[in-house]
Amino acid sequence: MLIKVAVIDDHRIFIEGLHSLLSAQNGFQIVHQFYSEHIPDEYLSFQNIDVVLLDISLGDSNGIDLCLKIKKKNPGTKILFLSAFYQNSIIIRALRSGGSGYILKNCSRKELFDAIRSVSQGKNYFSHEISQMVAQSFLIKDPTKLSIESITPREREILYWIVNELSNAEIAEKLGISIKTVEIHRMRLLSKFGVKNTAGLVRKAIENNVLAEISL
Amino acid sequence: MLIKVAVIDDHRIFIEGLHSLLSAQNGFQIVHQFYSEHIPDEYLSFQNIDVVLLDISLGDSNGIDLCLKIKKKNPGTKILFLSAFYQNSIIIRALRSGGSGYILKNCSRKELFDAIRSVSQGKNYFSHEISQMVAQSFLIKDPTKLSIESITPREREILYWIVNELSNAEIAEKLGISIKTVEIHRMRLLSKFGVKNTAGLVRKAIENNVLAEISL
DNA sequence: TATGAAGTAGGGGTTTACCCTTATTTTTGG
DNA sequence: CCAAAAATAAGGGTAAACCCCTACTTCATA
Repeated sequence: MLIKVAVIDDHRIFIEGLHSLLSAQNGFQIVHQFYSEHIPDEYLSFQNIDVVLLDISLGDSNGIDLCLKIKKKNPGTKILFLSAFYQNSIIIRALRSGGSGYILKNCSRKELFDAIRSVSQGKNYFSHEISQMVAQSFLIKDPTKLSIESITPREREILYWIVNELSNAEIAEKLGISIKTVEIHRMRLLSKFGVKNTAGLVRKAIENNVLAEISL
Repeated sequence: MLIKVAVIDDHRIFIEGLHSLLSAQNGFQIVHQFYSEHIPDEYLSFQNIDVVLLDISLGDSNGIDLCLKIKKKNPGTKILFLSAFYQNSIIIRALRSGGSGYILKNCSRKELFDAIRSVSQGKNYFSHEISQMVAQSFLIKDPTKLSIESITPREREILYWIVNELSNAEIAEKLGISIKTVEIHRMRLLSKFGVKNTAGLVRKAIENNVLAEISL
C-alpha cells in the first residue's frame, strides 16, 4: 500500500529534506513537488495523489487559497497542512479551507508519518500544539467580557430564523404571531447584542455560538 | 501551597470518589461540595476557592449557565469542566462561558491533578480528546461545499464593511463612491452567494471563510 | 400577593435594503 | 487591439428593517 504524496513549499531545502525522509520510509512515494507558489492551474490535477503536504506561508501567495483550488479540482485528494505558522486565525481558516489535518514543521519523524497515514485513510490529524491552540481560542480571557446579556428562549427562536434568512413577516407566520411582535424581539436582540443591524446580529450569533444548530 | 477546590456534581458517588482521591494527594483540599444543581445564589460566593470542578450535565439545569453565574460573582475563581459529555456544540459553549479547562470524567488520576494545578495557576487545560474534537469541528466535511462563485476584490471589500455593520451610505462615504454603486455590489454578492438577504450574506461569508479578517 | 420578566400587539414614523432598468469608463487577458 | 470582466452611477420603485411609544396577559417567585 504505497501512499502517493505531493509537496508544495517555497523552501527548496525543506522539500529535499522531506523527500529523503519519506524515501527512507517504506510506504511513501513523493510524486510531485513544487518549489514556488505560482503553480499554473493546469498543474493542479492531483487525481492520482493521495496526500498533498502544503505549507501555509507560500511567499506572496498563501496555502489556504491554494488548498481551496486543489480541493475543488480533486475532492478526493487529502490536504495536510505542514507549517511553522501558528496564529490562531490562520489555523482556523486553514481548517475551513478543506484540509484534513495540520502539523508543525518541527514535528517528529514519527508524527509526520502518522499524520500522512491518518489523512490518507480519511481520518483527521492535528498535532497536539495545534488542537490545544484552537481549543484555547474559544476561552474568554477577560471574565468581565461575559457581558452578552442572556437571551430568552423566544428571542433565541426568532434569532434562529433570522440567521436562516427569514423575514419578519415569514417568522411571524411560522410562529403564528404578529409581525409587530417579531419586530420587538428583533430590536431587543439588537440591543442585547450591542449591534446596529442584521449583519452584526448574525455575526455575533455565530461568533458567540448562541445557536447550537448553526455550527461552524 | 494548598489548592482549595469546590466540586459541583449531581452524582453523590462521584463526588465522594473525588473527595477520597484529592484527600489522598498532598496539595489539594475540597472545601465545598454540592450534590444538586439547585444552588441558591447566596452560596455562590467562592472568594476563597481556587478551582471549581463543574459537571456540565447537572440534572435539568446545566453547568454552563452555572459557570456564567460563578464567574460573574467570582472572576478570580477558575472553573474546570469535568464531564462525560462530549458533544461539540456543548464543549464550545462551555469554553465560551468562562471556564479555564475541560477534562473527561474517565481521565487518569494524574491528568486530574495536572489539570487542577494548571488552571489554579491561571493556565488552561484541555484533555487530548476535547481539543481534538474542537479542532475537528472546524473541518469541512463535504468538499463540494467549497464551491462559492469567486467574488471580485471590490465585492470582497464591500462585504467586509457589510459584516462590520456599515450601511450602504457609510460604505459609499468610506470608499468615496456613490450609494448606488454599493447597492449594485451588494446585490451581486447576494446573487453570487445564493442568499436572500443580509443575514444569509453574513452567515455564508463567515462559514465559507471569505473574509480573512473575520476569523472568530 | 405583588413585582418583575417574558411574550404579545397595536400605532406611527424614518431609514435602509432590495430589485429592476440602462449606461459609461476602466481594467484585464488573449 | 479587441473583447470580456469589473467598477462606476443614474432613476424609480417596493419591501423590509429599524425605532419610538403604549399596553395587555401570563407566569414564576420572592
